Amino acid sequence: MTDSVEAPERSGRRQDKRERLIAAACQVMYAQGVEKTTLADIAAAAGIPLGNVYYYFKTKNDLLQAVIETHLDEIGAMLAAIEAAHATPPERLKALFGALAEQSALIARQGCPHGSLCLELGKRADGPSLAVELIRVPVDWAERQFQAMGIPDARDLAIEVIARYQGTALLTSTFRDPSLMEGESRRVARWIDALG
Amino acid sequence: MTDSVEAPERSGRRQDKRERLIAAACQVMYAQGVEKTTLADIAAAAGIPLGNVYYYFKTKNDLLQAVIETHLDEIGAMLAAIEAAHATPPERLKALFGALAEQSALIARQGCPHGSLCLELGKRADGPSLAVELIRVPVDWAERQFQAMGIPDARDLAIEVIARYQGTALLTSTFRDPSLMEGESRRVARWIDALG
DNA sequence: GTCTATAGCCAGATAGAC
DNA sequence: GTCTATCTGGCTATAGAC
Repeated sequence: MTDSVEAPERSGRRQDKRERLIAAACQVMYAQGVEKTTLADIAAAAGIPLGNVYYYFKTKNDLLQAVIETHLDEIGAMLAAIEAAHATPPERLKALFGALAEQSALIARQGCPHGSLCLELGKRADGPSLAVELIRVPVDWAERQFQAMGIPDARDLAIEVIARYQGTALLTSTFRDPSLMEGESRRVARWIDALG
Repeated sequence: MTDSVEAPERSGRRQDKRERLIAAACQVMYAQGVEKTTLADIAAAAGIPLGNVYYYFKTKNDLLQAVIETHLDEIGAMLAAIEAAHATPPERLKALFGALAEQSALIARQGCPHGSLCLELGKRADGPSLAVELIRVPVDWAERQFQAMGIPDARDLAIEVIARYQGTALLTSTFRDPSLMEGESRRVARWIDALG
């Protein structure tokens, strides 16, 4: 929108197809798992012929990298929105868990998208991947909040709060029961209140 | 050993090959993930020719079911051993987490085998699978321990203790850091002591 | 830039000799 | 019961017309 005035439609369209491919890849890989998802699945979901995928991404792995980066961008945006909407660290921490718990219906069906990716990519020979950041970024953010509260073992608490989210997400999807996520959100809120 | 005296070697060998196949499938599927593991991988790990696999299991999915049942048997054996070794519910709960934390090195490399299976199989179209039991059995067991302690919301605490294990396992494998698992074990032990 | 057709490979599963 | 050879299909990736 703030780009060059020249050919906004053509460049816009080109970006559009690329974005559609990434969005479709996010959805389908999340729903089916990375290994089980074929490029034909993604192309079909994006409404793009299979062969054309390779104009935008040289390999399936390149597309996967773009998917991870998109997730990272979304996490960054969510944390920024929470900081803008809530002034104090305890409120921010509760807001983080609340925002995640709001997706309880989705989590019950498909699990946490970031946890799924980390577990699946952790089993690859590729070695450590960008996916680690999907967990590290929220942990670091939570650590800064606990530090701001003057809590000494802020890192441990940050690990614990994200682990409780990831573990509850796994049980929520295993049992297909969204209420687990919501119950844990209230429980974590009380825990944080008790710390302050 | 307590079977018929007739042909103990032949029947023993037959069972042996089947057991070797299942054991190899457990290891390889845990290390690589179910989808990425081929029957050729498993056959090679068991030292058995590919075509012979189909004498023991009609399909890859049949072999997967046997793998899940093996994990369930191991869980049952572990819980029984804990009950035999520890008399009181708090000790038993701490022993459960301790036993899981003892595998921190393995978890750091490959995650929790049961959580991995549930997350991967939860994404299948097959519908709810036996894998759910891998989580339900320990949750039910923990619930009975909390009930025996006279705690009113025993189910919630059981969910929480297993979720904390699963979440910590996911972070432990993501960060490749066994100390996370060990730290959480101590933390959970203090939490349980505070409940009694 | 876009799309069709297909190469090349590897998976699950089977046939049938031994 | 055991194993080799192979069928069939689906996947990633490419070639090349438009």
